[in-house]
Amino acid sequence: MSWTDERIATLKKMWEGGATASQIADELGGVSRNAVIGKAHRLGLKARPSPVKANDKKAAAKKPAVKAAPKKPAVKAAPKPAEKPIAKPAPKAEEPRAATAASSSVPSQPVPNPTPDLPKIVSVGPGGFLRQGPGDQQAPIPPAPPRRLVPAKPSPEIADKTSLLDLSDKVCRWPMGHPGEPDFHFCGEAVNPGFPYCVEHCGRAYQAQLPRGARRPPPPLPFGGPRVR
DNA sequence: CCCTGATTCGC
DNA sequence: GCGAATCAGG
Repeated sequence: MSWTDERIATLKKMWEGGATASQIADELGGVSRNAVIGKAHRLGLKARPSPVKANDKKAAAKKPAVKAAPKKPAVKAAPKPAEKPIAKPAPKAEEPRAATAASSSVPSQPVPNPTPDLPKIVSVGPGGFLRQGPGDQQAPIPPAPPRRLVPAKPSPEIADKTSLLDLSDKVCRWPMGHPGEPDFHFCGEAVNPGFPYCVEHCGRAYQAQLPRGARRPPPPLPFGGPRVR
């Protein structure tokens, strides 16, 4: 899989939007998390809260980072000394990551987010939809500035809609609305077997070639067209 | 263990 | 330029 302009655009958008490398890799398909990170660096858009880099200690004379690579025939020398045993307390990990929310509470606006500086969660669709048509440079899709930060948990409005995280091989990936909008989601219907869309949207995505002169107006392809995996 | 991003380095 | 292997922190 090569890095096309579209894929790079998707990478940038998601990376800058705070999506993790894994999410991006999964979304793009055909690439690994490492590939995404590597590409991001080559694009010059690194810098994001990294667990490792958060460290600010200045270890003056640090030993050369040697790796005792057991699998690589590297020419490295100076084996790494033995590790020191460390006691690890019971880890407490608990963070809902999937977008499942069936909350029974009324769809009222919960408490306003007191910390609006949370990482925004971006909605980037299949194929990377920065393009509206083959020719025209993305005329920035409608003014969707008045958008609120999407909370970490799905908001009530989209609780029952197919979000980016709900995409699978079995649901229709046809985008509904525009990315960035609070209610942006995906069709979510059962797919037409063998296609990324449901029957209805397959009809929109794939149209028979009509004889010359009898062409219909441009078919409304989704952003960038169907993904090819 | 899992996750994360950063870095290295052979290709 | 690419990305697997590796490192290293949470």
